[in-house]
Amino acid sequence: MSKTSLPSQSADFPAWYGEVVRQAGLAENSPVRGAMVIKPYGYAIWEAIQRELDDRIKATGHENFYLPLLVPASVLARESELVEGFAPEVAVVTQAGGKELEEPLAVRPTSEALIWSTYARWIQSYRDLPLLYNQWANAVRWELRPRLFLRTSEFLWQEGHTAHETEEEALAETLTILHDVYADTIESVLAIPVLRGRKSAGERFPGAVDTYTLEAMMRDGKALQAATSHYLGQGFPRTYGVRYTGRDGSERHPYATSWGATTRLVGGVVMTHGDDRGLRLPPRVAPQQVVIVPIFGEEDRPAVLEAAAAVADELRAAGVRVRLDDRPDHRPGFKFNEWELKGVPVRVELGARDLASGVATVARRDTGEKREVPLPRVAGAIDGLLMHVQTSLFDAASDERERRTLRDPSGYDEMIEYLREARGFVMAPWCGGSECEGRVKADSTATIRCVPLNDGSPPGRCAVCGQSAVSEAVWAQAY
RNA sequence: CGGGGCGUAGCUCAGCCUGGUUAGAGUGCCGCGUUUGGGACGCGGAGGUCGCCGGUUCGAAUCCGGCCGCCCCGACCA
Repeated sequence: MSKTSLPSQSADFPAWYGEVVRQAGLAENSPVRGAMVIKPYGYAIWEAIQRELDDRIKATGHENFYLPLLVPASVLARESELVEGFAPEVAVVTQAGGKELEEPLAVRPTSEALIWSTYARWIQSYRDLPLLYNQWANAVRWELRPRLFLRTSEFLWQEGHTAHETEEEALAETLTILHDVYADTIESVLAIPVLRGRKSAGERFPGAVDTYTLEAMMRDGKALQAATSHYLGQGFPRTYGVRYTGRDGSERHPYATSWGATTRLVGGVVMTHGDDRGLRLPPRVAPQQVVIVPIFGEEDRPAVLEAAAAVADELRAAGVRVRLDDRPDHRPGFKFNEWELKGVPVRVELGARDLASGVATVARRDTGEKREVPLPRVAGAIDGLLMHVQTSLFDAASDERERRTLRDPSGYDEMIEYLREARGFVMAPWCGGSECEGRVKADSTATIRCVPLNDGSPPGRCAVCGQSAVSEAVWAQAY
């Protein structure tokens, strides 16, 4: 662990991000440009996210399966929109077994092509529907500007691919995933507030009829697409020849969805909650929820360690993920800083001074607040404190997003200036035209992140062209 | 691909402009000792094809040419 301190978020947010990811031990660069080594601490956060998502995916009726990494280039090429959308980012294997392959194999940038060419064999009857499958996998997209977790050339994710009898059912599936799987995990577990909405035509997934998205605001005012759920219509089933016999005996194509969430979410946790001292992990994803730092000299060492171990056992028995940091080669101050960098939500300090008065000193990472708790009540107090930290991180992030959301800007110039400086989100009426979307992008580099769902507000006039608006839209600089 | 910057110890970097003993610092690492309530200290030690290739020169980390790689900003994107 280096002693070097972090750059401040306000001075250089990208530098802060890179340093905190490295110094906290989440990940580092690998020999392959854009591909990262995920270290145990970072992987533990991903595992927590995986567990939570997987539980919800299964609770909503889905099963896991697995399809291979390599896809024959010709299979991928059959879907023209997919090809146009991904062609430049696809890595291709041309050699294997010591010789040139007859047909190049694409490393999947996403699995729709292989999935639907497989589903063609699995779906024969309306009785085979719905097909509700998900896979945990990796994918490769040769991005031009990789960043740890946010955009790596290889990333880990889950991708769900479902087939349905009717459009209504497929649309309902798309929204169930958006709300009950993604938004619930991201808000209640990762404590990241999200806007739920639809993508504009220009931002849609290649081949999708509609793309639903969750958009989160990072601490630098930029938007992060946290997860997406696509209604694919019948495009992929048609392209890959998926036909079945319907209830009336006629030949039909199923309606499709696909949806994914990636290791990017780890970066989202870092950039939503982190501060100048390092990570601030929500308790529900923290690999360690509590760290106990014993403070001892030569004589009181056995007594202090014994008391610390007792507290650790009690917390562990209560289901708390706790670590007793009894390393003899570091002093307490070093440990405080290190665990703050790593974002452990609660720290318990226990020294001779505390023991003498029968207390432990409990410090929360999110606010820095310290208080003394009588030893018999430590476990109970911490249980409540962890829940409190979880909600207060979410509330703080929500407040921050509200504070940085400019609603109904007074004029186009104000809107553009706000967007150009990445001060946050702009929520304003939009006519729905791609010309207006393009003009804002040209003037500010910001894009429409989403058209919010359940937007009951009267549309008013488009903030760009002044024509009558069809909806509100949220604009921002994006990751 | 356009614009900027950088390749010297595990990491961060100084040295280069103005060529010249054995290439330095901080941090990290190993050993011993003293320490331990906000990043301890002392002593000892290990660790380098100075990105690569070529050129200039008596002599190159340093000057010249080419190549490779990386980082940041934009276009692309989960």
